[in-house]
Amino acid sequence: MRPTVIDIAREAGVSLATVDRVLNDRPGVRGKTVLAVSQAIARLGYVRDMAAANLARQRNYRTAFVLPDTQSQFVETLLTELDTAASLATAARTQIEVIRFPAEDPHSLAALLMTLPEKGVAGVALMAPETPVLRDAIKTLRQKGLAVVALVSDLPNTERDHFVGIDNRAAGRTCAVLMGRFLGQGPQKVAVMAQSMLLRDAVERRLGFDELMGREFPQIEVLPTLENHGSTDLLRGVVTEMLTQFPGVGGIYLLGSGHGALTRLLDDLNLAKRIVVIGHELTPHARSALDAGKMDAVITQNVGHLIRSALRVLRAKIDKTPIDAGQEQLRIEIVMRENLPLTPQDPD
Amino acid sequence: MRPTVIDIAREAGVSLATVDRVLNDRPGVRGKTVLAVSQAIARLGYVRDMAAANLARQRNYRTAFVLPDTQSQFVETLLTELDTAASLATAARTQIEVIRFPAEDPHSLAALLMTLPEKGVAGVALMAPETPVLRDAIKTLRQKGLAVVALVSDLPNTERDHFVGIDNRAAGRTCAVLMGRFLGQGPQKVAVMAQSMLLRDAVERRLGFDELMGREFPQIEVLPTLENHGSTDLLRGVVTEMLTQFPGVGGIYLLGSGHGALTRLLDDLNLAKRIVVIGHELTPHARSALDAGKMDAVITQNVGHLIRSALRVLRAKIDKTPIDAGQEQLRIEIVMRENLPLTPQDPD
DNA sequence: ACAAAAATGAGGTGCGTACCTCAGAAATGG
DNA sequence: CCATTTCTGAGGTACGCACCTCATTTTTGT
Repeated sequence: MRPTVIDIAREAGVSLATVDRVLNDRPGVRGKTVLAVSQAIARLGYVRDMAAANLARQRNYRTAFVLPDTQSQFVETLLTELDTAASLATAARTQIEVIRFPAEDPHSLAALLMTLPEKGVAGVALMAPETPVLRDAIKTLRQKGLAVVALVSDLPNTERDHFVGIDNRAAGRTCAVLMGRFLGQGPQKVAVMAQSMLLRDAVERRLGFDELMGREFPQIEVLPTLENHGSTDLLRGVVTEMLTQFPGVGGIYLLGSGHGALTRLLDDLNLAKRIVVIGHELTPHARSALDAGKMDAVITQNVGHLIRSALRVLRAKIDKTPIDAGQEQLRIEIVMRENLPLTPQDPD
Repeated sequence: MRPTVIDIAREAGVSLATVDRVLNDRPGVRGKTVLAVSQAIARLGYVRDMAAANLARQRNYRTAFVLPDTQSQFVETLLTELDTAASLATAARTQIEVIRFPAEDPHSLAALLMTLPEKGVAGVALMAPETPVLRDAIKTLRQKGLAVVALVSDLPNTERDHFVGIDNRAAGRTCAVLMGRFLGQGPQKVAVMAQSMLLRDAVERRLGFDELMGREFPQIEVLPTLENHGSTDLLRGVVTEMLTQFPGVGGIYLLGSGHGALTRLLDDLNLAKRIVVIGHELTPHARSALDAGKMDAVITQNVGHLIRSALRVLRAKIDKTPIDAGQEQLRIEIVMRENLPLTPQDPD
């Protein structure tokens, strides 16, 4: 049998109330007594039963996931996963609220965040670019006792508790190796495309990509980043222009979204098979492009794990419980057609 | 507030006892009444609080992880992860017992399994080759109400509840694409090495590898499998022989363990950089080989996730609760030097 | 219509913990 | 050494659910 608080009390020679005071750092216990209890805990190897504790605490973890209102397949995937997570989380007395904010408006984001404490939210997962107002908002939230984790894109200069996401610089390096090895020995040109270089994750990926390309594949020339600002027309324009200027381009590296539009264009130009295309995030478009051989590899993070990790971290921070670093480490996943994960279907 | 059993009773116009009977399928309730309760549950969106339920049930999930007593780094990794999982599992009232069995003796394995029910074990995770005695043993365990999951290597023709591991055939295909693309256009030879072809996972990997090689890279010739039976000397012998017979060999595919011995040999022969080496399982040896550029890629499964998944599945089966297929789907991970996961260290 | 059987209700106890109150004991300061 | 402050103990209630018993009602079959 696992020891309970009662065993601790007996072992330490104190009453239940005192054990309780020590366990929950309530005031009014002498240092000497605290020590006695701690030793009893250590001796018996007592581990607090969090299930029972939370039951008694009547705690319902109210969390908010704050995302930009961008129309991208990646955000859509996040939403889907959040949805399924929400229904499962109910059984673990966790509520998930999804909130969108105008992507270009840091002030309204900050204002929105400030309404969360009074709504009883205990933890926030946030995917947003770092701005001064946001920094202040996060500071205030933390002071009010909320747990704050950065999602997907880190907010390193803020007081966020944790970052849940992959190391984007390493992800960029990974793309570079694949690109380099897929292209072979000869001199080659590689184009890079992004939605916008304002997002930290895109910048970091590009840095990692360039770093490794320069070091390991000096014969490959990396062209400047083409930005498409989320517009299909703009994308077709800049890519077409690039292809006329550098008709021999051997590879395209896609920093952010745009898989669908790009592969469609390359298909129209009959270039899909010749050009090596590597991108990020396993969206439905990316899946079908991989499957059809129009993309060669996708570097991604498991969005389901991402969400679950964020939830676990939030709960841990709210509980002031240590987190299992190994479990929370998200892998940089390489997906090709051959290891494309099946759309999960219940095997039962 | 979340609805509780009391709300259901009120809504359905029955007593608490009846709700309880329905929820836990206890006998003695008319179909009509069951329906009324079910409808009330649906109407209020009731979700049973599993934490409270398990608390009341006094359930301590006693599980056993049964592994061969092989001295391999992969099994070592499993043991390490089991160890950390065990300490965390305590807080979730789950006990993990690790049991080793003589790798070559299916009868003693079966005998060992038969002792589990009387020890109060409720769920078993099993990594073992499929044999007739094992099939019978699993059948008996299931009849006695134990949950049984196959770990790493599936036991498809047994009555196991679930398989926790990757699709090894797809993993073999993935290795083949990488090998093919890394080797480039020209005609090449690839050697394949395994500890033994008696293990199902090795066989399936080889099948997947050959399948894709034949289809996509017909110019590459795949040599017959070299078996080393876990002996470093034997390995050095067969590899040296193979290299004298086919000095131009461009790649080596390692189906199972032996990373350390193989890379050391290639290093001695000054071939490590020229020959593309791809293998399975991210063991410490494989890590350092990747890091030193002596291996080019490793296809692996996240052992931590593997264990946690097995635990979740076991708990779900014991609880007779549905499992979240998405969460339990293990990815086939491709690891190169650039996305080598850091040894996890606590970021706090 | 009546006995037997089946279904339901009422109520209790316990799981391990949190949190509260109040009385009494121990330590402290002057 | 006494008054005051600080600790400690004893006990209760609650959380949401499982599981048990026994009395009572309703439904069967005949």
